[in-house]
Amino acid sequence: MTKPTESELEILSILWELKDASVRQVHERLAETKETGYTTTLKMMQLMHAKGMLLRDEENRTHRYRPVVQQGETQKSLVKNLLSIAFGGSSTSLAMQALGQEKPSKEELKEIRAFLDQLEKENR
Amino acid sequence: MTKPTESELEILSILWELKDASVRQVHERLAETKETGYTTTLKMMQLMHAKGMLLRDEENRTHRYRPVVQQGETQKSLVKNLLSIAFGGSSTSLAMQALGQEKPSKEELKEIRAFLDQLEKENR
DNA sequence: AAAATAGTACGATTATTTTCGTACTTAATC
DNA sequence: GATTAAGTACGAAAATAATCGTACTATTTT
Repeated sequence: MTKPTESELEILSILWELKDASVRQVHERLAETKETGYTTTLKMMQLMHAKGMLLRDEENRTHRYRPVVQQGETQKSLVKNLLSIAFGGSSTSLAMQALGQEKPSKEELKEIRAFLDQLEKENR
Repeated sequence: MTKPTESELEILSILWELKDASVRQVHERLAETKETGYTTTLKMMQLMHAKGMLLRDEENRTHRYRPVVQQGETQKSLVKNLLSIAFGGSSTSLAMQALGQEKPSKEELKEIRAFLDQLEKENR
């Protein structure tokens, strides 16, 4: 799948959360943080549909859209891209950069440590 | 500083590595992975210079360029952006996504664990 | 049933990014 | 010293992304 643009990602994020939504719903969420017209959101979503990024249920007059690719897959390819393009492939420095930015809670720390243990185990 | 585009990042990456380079040098590196003309690279770098992203030493006929922003700063803002736009702000999941992608070595694991300890310490 | 409201479709415009040809200049080579 | 090679400058085209107005249609409200 082709890499989503910044604006497309904003829409995808909302859809991942809502699972499935109308243009109106997406637009209202978008408009909370961004100055934008309804038809712009509409066109955007139509385009994404035409590109095969969104599925569309046309059953009712108010169409409902949902993402074709799941969040995890997209995250994976975005990270892969960022890794190679800005971190010289070093996942360690990317991870630390991220963690330093938004400090994990105690529970999350635990989760990450468990994840590391897992990696280490696999590694032999 | 304004967010670099994808192509600008490719050039920045090369310059971060080489510290300082001519258009020719950058172009040759670029051409290894990408089909692109010399004047395209040239124009790109001229534009980046005009935008204030690159410094230029015009002492000699063959100009030498170097980045204004250091890699760390750019990484920071890219991660910040990615975090909010695709990971709902969860640095933990971004970190795990990255580490799962490119498995860290034993030394790196150690480094990350130390980093986590440090975070935890600060956190009380 | 008329008017207002809430939708979709889509062409056209604007903005941004990327690419490249051409002109010109300086240095190296024959 | 003439030709070739290696540079820079830059306008303009092509490609891509984002925005929005207008036309049209279906549904609700009055």
